[in-house]
Amino acid sequence: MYVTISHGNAQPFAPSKLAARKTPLKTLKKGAYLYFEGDDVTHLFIIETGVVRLTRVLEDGRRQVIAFGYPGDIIGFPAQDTHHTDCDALCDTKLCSIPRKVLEDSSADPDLHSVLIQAALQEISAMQDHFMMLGRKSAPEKVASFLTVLLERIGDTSVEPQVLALPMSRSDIADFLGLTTETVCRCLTALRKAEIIRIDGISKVAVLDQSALAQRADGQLN
Amino acid sequence: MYVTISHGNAQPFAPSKLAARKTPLKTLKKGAYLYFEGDDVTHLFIIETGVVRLTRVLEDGRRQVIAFGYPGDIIGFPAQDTHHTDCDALCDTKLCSIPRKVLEDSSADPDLHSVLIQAALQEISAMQDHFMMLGRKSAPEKVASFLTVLLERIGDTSVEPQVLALPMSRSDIADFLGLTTETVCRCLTALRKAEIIRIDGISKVAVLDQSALAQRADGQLN
DNA sequence: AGCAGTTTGTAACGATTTGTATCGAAGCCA
DNA sequence: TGGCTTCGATACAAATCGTTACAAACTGCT
Repeated sequence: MYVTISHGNAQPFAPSKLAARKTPLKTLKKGAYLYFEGDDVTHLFIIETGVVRLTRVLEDGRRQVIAFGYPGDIIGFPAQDTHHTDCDALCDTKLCSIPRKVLEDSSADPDLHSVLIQAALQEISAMQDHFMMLGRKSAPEKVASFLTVLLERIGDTSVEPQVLALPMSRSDIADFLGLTTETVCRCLTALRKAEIIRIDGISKVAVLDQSALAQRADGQLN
Repeated sequence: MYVTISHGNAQPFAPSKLAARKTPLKTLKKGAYLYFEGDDVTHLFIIETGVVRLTRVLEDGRRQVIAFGYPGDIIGFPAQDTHHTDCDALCDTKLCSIPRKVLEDSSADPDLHSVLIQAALQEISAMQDHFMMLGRKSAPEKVASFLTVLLERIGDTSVEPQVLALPMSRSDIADFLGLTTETVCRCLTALRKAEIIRIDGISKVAVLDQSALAQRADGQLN
């Protein structure tokens, strides 16, 4: 749900649990839109595989990436009857559809209903974290935080060093963090020169020193 | 609910509706804390009168005001078992307590349950708006947005010019918008010199030109 | 493989925002 | 009332971040 990547809400919605409900599976090609701002909300979606991007745009073109949706995340929570963000896929993505009424009427499917509620609450909490990031952290801290959060969320702890795939562009990261692409680049370069990360091609980052990264995320250094 | 002032969720929870349920009423003196970060979440609260402040603090002291809670707002939504913000009163405040289980178990009080869900969803939507503000708006735009939103939320349309009470300090506003107190002062002064607002003492602002204010909030003017 | 278009990286410059210092006004307590 | 403390306003210096410009790398296409 307009999930900031900060705290995915993956745990409670194991794919198996949903599969057991035979929820219809939907496929989204890279670059395809799931919905636009203003579209009616008929379904919520659970990401099964892939990554989506939730964005909002100002009249003058300024853009804010609200969240990246990773597997397990629930997106499309309605406040009124229409979506308030655009949603498109950063890579090929599969998702389950859940009729909206499950969220608002608990009688149909109480278990799924409470799972959705819990996801919405998680979402609120994650967004609060993101407030602190947007409002009070410096550019280097934001970039370090971003990588840290991504690592917690999708890092593969079985390999060393941990390698992160970055399916989003630099400008997506910039619009997520409230920076420009150049600043994102500079901060990544600084982390590379400090030998905290290694940049493996354009969409892959290896985290060499996880604790140093975490320190910079909280401003304990520099 | 950690309500950004952007879109209060007042409408659905008319005080009368709650009064009819004989929810216990709680009183909070100015400056008193309702809860702290880390406290167990046992209840949600609906603001009846007054204004509260939800804050979060970094180890090094940097502070982010997550939201101001105005009458009709619901605060205290739990993500895990503990609160993730501090909450204190900016002026004497009255609020209704709602046991937490009403949110998570729909069987006890289905109507109130769905009201809470709706509030949580509104909250998510309001926070998304705030993302755009924190991430992409300039300091003058932020201050103009703040006043505009406050005007929509609590403005008294029956009088002209509209007078806003500001129960929060300049540094509260700064920490809400991701600015410093100095910048907030400077932006307010600029609005005053442009004769868009009049500053009536320290905690009262008269909005002289609402449409000019709205324009500056969206960056259509300086 | 080669070309064109897009995205990313780097650097220099400049604007906005912040920090520091100072002063004044308002609230508080004896 | 007087002195103390807190908060807000203003000015100037400093730093961060954004803008511009251009080169390099990558992608998709033929």
